[in-house]
Amino acid sequence: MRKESDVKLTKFELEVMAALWELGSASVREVQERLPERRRPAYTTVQTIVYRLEEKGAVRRVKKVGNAHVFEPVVTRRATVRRLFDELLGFFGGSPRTLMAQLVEGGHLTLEDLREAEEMFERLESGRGAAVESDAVESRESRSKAAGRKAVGKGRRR
Amino acid sequence: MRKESDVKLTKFELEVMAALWELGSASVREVQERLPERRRPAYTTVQTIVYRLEEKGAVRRVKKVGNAHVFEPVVTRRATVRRLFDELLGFFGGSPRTLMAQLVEGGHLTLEDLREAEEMFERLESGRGAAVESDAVESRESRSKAAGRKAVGKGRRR
DNA sequence: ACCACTCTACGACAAAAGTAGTAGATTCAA
DNA sequence: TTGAATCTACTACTTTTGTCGTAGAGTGGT
Repeated sequence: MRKESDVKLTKFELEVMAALWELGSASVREVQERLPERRRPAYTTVQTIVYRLEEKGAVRRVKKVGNAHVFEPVVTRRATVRRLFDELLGFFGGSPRTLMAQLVEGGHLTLEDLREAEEMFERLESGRGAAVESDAVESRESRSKAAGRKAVGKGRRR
Repeated sequence: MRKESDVKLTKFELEVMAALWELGSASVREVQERLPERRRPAYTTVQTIVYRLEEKGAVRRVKKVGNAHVFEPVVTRRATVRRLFDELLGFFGGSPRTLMAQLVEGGHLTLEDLREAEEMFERLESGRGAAVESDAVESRESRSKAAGRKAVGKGRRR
């Protein structure tokens, strides 16, 4: 079977996933509405993307609310960032340091960010898995109830 | 005119740029040969990509060696990493910290990497522009001589 | 001057990604 | 039980990317 990390996502698919990660689980409509108003594609466009994500195994249907399917992410945000980051590293001889250097120089990271990261690091070193948001926790939590709280598609829009 | 940071590059275009950044400037042939042997596309495929990069304003022809054009990157690696990183950040509410957290947890970054980055940071803070490889320096340097040193396309290959 | 090569300049086409319309099934409030 | 609103399941089309072949010009050794 296909490993989770094998899933390749395009820009737009990533945006849809982002919405799903935030929502925990949602209907196509909810996803569409969570997309930035600026360039908000048609309902069916979002639907198509969600379907494609389903084929790729990145999301799955969990239930129905009304006549609408509710989807939930299968691949975690974490795993996705990982692969994106790895790709980024590809252009730097695979060295995280070189990349870090560029980021620091570019002003993307502040000293604060670094110290923060360091602290987190130490926390990890000692109390293995304390305040750490693991993949498991992430999905289990979001999956709980969070779906069904808001209407799936009532009230005339636009 | 189009700002350098507006240039959107695809995966493959990025690979070609990577080769060009390493080489400083090069002919299509040189770029092709710098590409990983595994999946090394045909000469004309690389040529097409280089042409497209030229249209996008990411590279430009600087001279000819024999009957071959020599190209050099216009957009810097730095600027490119910047935009890629920004995109990555997009999926994290724009917070570098959250991303850092994920990276640390994911084991992508070691404590060493962080300290290293911190040091570099301090170096930057003080001696403004000392050992700092700025965009300007980067391109000027690579542009120097580096082209012409190696044959552009002699000797039967394959 | 000739020729074996290499490059360029295009043109093509398939696959992937983005975008959306439509017909018909569902739902649910009145 | 009905009908407006909403969804789903397709189908389809446009762009963008990835890939390459070919015709003909340019180059350099002999």
